[in-house]
Amino acid sequence: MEKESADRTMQRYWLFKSEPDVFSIHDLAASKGKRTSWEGVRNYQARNMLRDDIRKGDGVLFYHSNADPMCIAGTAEVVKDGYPDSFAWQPDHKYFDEASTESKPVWFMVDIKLAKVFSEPVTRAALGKDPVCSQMMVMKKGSRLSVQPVTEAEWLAVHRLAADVT
DNA sequence: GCCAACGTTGGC
DNA sequence: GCCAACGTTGGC
Repeated sequence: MEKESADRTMQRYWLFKSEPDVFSIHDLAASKGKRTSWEGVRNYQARNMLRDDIRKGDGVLFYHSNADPMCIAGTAEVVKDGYPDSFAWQPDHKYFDEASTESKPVWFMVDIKLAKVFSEPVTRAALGKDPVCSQMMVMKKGSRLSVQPVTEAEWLAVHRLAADVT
């Protein structure tokens, strides 16, 4: 199928944003099987990544936005490729969207599983001081995408920072 | 709480 | 198809 073909990008790392007041990495850790579906993304650019690019086995940086402090709190692994976001079909759900149907889904989600909770989160301030991490998409002013690509260099640099503070 | 950046909506 | 108005995001 197309999912295994050469048109799959080489992208293997991502950053997912979540407001910890809504769903934090600790909520993920407390979830059944430490897994969750990543529903509710309602932006077409992010949707395209969820549907087309993000694949089982990919790494995810779990970012806490609108938090004190803002940080990368840990990592997760994608455990299920993109599939239709069924929350969009539930009329009483906040993620309901009448434009999306089971036969013609508009929105997609993936499943992730907790990989690691950093013993010390990598704060936004720390990211800003690192020459590699300071260039991440999440650091750009006005970067509102809730799902973002991360380079391997950025992935490694974040892990180096996480190790530095232990 | 403020406000800049951004995406979406809707009148024309 | 343009673009102003509006709502949301999210850092500060």
